[in-house]
Amino acid sequence: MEWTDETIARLKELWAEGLSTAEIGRRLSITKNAVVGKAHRLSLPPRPSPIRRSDKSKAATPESAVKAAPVAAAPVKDKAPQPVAPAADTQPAPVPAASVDAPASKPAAPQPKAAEVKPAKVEKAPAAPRTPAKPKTSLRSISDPEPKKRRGPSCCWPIGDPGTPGFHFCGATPLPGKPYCAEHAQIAYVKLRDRRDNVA
DNA sequence: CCCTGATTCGC
DNA sequence: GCGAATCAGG
Repeated sequence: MEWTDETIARLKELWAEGLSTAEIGRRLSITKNAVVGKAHRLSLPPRPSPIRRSDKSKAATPESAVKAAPVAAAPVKDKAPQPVAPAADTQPAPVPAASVDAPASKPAAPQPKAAEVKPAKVEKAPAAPRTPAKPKTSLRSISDPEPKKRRGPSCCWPIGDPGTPGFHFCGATPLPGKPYCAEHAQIAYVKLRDRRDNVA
């Protein structure tokens, strides 16, 4: 693995984002071992490790034992409060369709870097990571049992490239019964009559 | 078994 | 310096 400033920066970013080592590895197309190893060498802030290898460097040192004193020796309850974000896994989903409900609020993912096309491990990793994700989508947009404060339907015509900072949806008021505004509906629904000379 | 991160150690 | 192997907990 060639650890360029680029890749190192990316590693740091993802690491700071709280992604698992394996996830980072998948994104960088390297193994989690590489990630962990590098992270260590970079002295990146360790994450709540599920294990703690037998702690050497303890027990001995009579000095500390003396200092510790058998009286009210504060137990080393190292319970470092780790508010690690439960972000866990962010899907590489290119187009967040859910944005239809939330127009122009959060157009882009927190990735201020250039768009990256991650080939991933196609041979073993399909588009979706192992997490079942949340099947709590859809079904609301049709019925919408709670029309309160509804920001109204918005044109979901994509502007820009998904995944890039500037990406967003049109957001204009769509035509009745259409997902797009008048402007983009024209483009979206090509009239058959006009298409004859438009399409080769 | 799957996952996780940490450490070890040959390269 | 690197990362696979290994360890170890959930």
